[in-house]
Amino acid sequence: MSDDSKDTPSGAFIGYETCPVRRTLTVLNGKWKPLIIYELLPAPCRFNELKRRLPGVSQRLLTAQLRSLEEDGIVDRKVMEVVPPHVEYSLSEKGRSLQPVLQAMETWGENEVKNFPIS
Amino acid sequence: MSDDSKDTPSGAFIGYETCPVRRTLTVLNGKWKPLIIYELLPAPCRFNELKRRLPGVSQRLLTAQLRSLEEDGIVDRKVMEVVPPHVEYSLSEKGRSLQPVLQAMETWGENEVKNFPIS
DNA sequence: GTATGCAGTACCCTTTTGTATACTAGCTGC
DNA sequence: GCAGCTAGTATACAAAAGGGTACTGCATAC
Repeated sequence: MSDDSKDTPSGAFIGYETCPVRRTLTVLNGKWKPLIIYELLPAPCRFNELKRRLPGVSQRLLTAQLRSLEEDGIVDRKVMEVVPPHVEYSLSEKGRSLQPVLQAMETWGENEVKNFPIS
Repeated sequence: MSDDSKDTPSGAFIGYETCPVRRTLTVLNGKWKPLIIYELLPAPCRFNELKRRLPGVSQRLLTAQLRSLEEDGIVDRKVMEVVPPHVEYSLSEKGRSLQPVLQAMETWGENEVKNFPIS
C-alpha cells in the first residue's frame, strides 16, 4: 500500500470519488453505522445509552464505528470533563442529511416485516 | 454453527425480525450488494459484464454476493445451457422495490461528490 | 469493603473480504 | 495436437473487519 500520494481509504471502493453510490457506501460501510445514525436521528445520545439501544453491538465495535463516523464528519462527539465521564454523540448537519437514506431503509424494512414476518 | 433449528442468518442483526432498518441492512449487508442491485436496476446483466461494471470486485466475491442476494429473493439467476455458458442476473420484484433506498444513496452521494470532490 | 455506572482500552479469536491461481467445456486459429 | 478465448467454479491463503470479554479510574450507593 501507500504507493502513491493518495491511497484508497479503508473500506472505500475504487472509484468512490466519482460514483455517488460508492461515495455513500464508503461512509455507511460498517455493520453498525447506519443503525447508529438511525438512533441518533431523533436526539443526541450518550455512549452507554446508544449501546443499550443497539443490542448486539460490543463496546469495541461501537467505539470504532463512532470514531470512524466522527472522522467522516457525520457524528459530533462532545466530552464533558466530569466524573463519571459524560460523552454525548450527535449528528452533524452532514449526518442529518443522511436521513432520506435511513428513511428509505426503514420504509422498505417495514414493508418486509409486515409482509414476511419471521417470528 | 448450526447448533439449533434456526440460527441467526449470516450477517443478520439481533432483532432484525422486527426492526425495519435491521431487516433492510440484513439484506444489504455485504460490501458489494448495494452496488450490484444498483447496477441491475436499469437492466439485467451477465456475470462478466457485471464484473466489468464493478471495478475492484473479484469473481469469488461477486459470485458469493450474487448467491446470497439470490437466496434472499432479491436477484434472479437464469442459466442458459449453451457453450460458452450464458448466465443472466436480474432483479426480482423484491429487488426492484429496493430502488428508493439506492436512489436515496445516489442522491446523497451526488451532493457529496459535487460539494466535496476528492480528486 | 463491595457493587454499580460511565466511557472507554487491550487482548485474542472468528468471520468476511481480497488476491491469486487452477480448473471446467467447447470453440477458433495454427 | 496445443494455445487461447468465454464465462464462469473451486481452492488456497493473506488481510481486514467484526466480536467477546476482561480491565481501567473515578465516583456514588449500600
